[in-house]
Amino acid sequence: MTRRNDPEPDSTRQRLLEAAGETFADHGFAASTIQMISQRAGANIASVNYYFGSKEKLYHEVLTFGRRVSGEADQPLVTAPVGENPRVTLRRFIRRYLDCLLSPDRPEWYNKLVAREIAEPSVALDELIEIKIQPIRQHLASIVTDMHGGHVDAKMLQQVMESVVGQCLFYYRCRHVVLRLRGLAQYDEATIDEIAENLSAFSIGGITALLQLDLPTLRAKN
Amino acid sequence: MTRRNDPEPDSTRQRLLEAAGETFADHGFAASTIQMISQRAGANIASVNYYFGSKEKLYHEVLTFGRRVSGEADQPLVTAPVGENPRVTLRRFIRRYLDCLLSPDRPEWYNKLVAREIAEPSVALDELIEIKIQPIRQHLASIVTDMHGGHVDAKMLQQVMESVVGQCLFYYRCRHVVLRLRGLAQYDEATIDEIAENLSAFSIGGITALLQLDLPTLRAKN
DNA sequence: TGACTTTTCAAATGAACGTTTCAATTATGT
DNA sequence: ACATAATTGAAACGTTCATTTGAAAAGTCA
Repeated sequence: MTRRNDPEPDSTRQRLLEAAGETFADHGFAASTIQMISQRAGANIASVNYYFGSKEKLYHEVLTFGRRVSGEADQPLVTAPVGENPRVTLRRFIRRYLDCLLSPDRPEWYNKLVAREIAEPSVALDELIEIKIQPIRQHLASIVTDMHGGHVDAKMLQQVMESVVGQCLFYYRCRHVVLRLRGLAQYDEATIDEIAENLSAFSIGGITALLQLDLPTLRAKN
Repeated sequence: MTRRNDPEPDSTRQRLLEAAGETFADHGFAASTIQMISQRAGANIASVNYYFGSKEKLYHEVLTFGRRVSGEADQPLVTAPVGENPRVTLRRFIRRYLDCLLSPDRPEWYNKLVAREIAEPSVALDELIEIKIQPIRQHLASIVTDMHGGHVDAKMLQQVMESVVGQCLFYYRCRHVVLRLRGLAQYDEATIDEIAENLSAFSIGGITALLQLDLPTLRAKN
């Protein structure tokens, strides 16, 4: 209780949270052992249960910890200068999101953990959606609405979110295949740039096509 | 050895392969227990090791078995009438691929297993790429080449494959989030239809945009 | 039917892991 | 310095799981 409000930067508890975040992000909950985590944190194997009570409770704390830490870091992901060209905003969002997921040097374990949870939810999914997906959906929605210059059907917005996020996540979740096919050992800045560029072009084209589809089709139906 | 060349349809060995395929597809290798598999197959817990030697060897046999069985089933996925409008071909490919991945009634465990392997490879990745990814890549490549009416840069083709497959896989891998956001308990035919429709429109728009980007940009650089 | 092989079954084995325990050590407050 | 609380450490415990074992049952062939 004392430590909770007094987060000394290098306490065992803190090191465990960091180590657990990275380990869970890399291997998932089940495949991560307490031994791996405590070893990575330079702590005793019993420390996890001493500080958190159980592996599962540690996982929960890691999620809230990551959310808190990444909460501020996420702001640039979903913010844009007012009046900016929505295509540029989309491009930047994609670039930043890919960066979070693919950059090998930055220890972005929280986004990776969320990507894992989205694929195979193990804890409160609704909360995670609220925290991580909805902001992205809102952001993309405003971009699309901007591009269209008016109200856009909600299903269209949902589709755009799914397509854009789906593409981005693919490069993370399926990175081994992508890297193999591209003949790379790991992502480098140039490759991420190139992917972001192409993915943006593809998505802008896709959104444009959807918006064109939107009006005549729906009007005709009603 | 005798049984290998003589695949009696309802032998214990065969039931184990089926049950293991479904179980591995549903829960992944590590989370699937031999107990679950043998129970599902209506066999004794020792039968896996009797017939296959180990859980890992069973997994390998399941992959080859699934490849063989699905090999024929995959033909329609990557074939099209000659001279067909490439947009129609793309649309059908997407519809069929989504069907394999999302349809709740059809027991399409092999595609799901491959989707799992692509995300988190546990065995020979190259072979899997050769078997499942390359055909799709070839198919999409010929569609794009058709749409463009001539040779298309290889990186462009790679990008298209990644975007299209990425989107499709998203609806499978992240189905819990998608279903939650769409307020559904599980995918139904109408929803799969709608997704396929939108995803096709989005992808055709994306491909068109990429192709427009292709020529001027690359010409300018060289 | 009777020897022989193949298959099934329940129980045993051993390894990996989360968790508990308790003594040793370190920090804290007086 | 002392007492008390917090933390660390190593070993032990209980569970889950893959795998092994050996005996029972079923099948095969003369």
